[in-house]
Amino acid sequence: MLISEFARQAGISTDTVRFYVRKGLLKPEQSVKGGANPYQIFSEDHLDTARIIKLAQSLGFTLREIADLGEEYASAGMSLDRRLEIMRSQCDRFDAKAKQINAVRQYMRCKIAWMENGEKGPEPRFGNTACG
Amino acid sequence: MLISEFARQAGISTDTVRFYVRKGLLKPEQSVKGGANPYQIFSEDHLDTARIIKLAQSLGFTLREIADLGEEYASAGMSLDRRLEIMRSQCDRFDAKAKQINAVRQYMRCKIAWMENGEKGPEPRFGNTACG
DNA sequence: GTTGACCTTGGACCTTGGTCTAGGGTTATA
DNA sequence: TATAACCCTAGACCAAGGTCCAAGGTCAAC
Repeated sequence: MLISEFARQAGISTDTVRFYVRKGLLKPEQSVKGGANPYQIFSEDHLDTARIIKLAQSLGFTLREIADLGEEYASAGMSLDRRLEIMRSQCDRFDAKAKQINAVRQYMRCKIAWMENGEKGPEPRFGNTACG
Repeated sequence: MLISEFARQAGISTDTVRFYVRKGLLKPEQSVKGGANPYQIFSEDHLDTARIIKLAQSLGFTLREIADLGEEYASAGMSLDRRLEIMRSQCDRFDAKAKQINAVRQYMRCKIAWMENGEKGPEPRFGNTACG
């Protein structure tokens, strides 16, 4: 599909799509159409990538990190083992993120319980992970 | 404590602390010292706030969102019920974030399994949450 | 062959989240 | 009472992540 259709389906602007292409986050095919400035062709795979970019971004990864992470997509010539290694280390980063967020959630649940209980005793602090 | 000590303990620069104060994320007390430009006094509570700001930020919340979320800290005059309500809605936002990240983790684990299995069958897509 | 809807590049501009510098006041210690 | 080591404000500057034209090429349909 062409850029505007892709942008529509991905829920981002064509400007942003071009920005991502410049940054190496998306690597569209080149169409034979368009003469000296060939049109860019996007696929379902690219839509998948766009979804992950949006999510990773909303989780606080920078575009630079996402692009590095997206090496996966530039991995056509890599061995399966190498690609697996990359995927596993990416996975680790998301796991670390999950740990962070769960720490915050635990703290908040803990604080809510303290409030529900009439704010008796010391206010839970984020420092103490063990607040139950 | 004064700003430089606070900044040191919080692991951020004094410039950033002042920036956060301007943005309403931190609300230090005013010292009697300092004449026309009174010194700012920070407490353990503020350190706790700083820790949460850093974490929330690393999870992709904007400072604006964190400040709104931090209404809690400006809640001295609010009823317990109102504060509980705010805390619960904050908690919901973190829960939503946790769901997002778990979706990504599931996708990645799924993809790794597919690769470990020799990339047989269709490549898992992020769209399909059910990929086991 | 012209009209409208696309596409391209290039560069200016905006917001967010800081960082840095200048200029000046305050405090503690000697 | 002078000096170092703080504190304050105000404003310029920076990088990231976009956003918004302008100028021009292409395509499909009439």
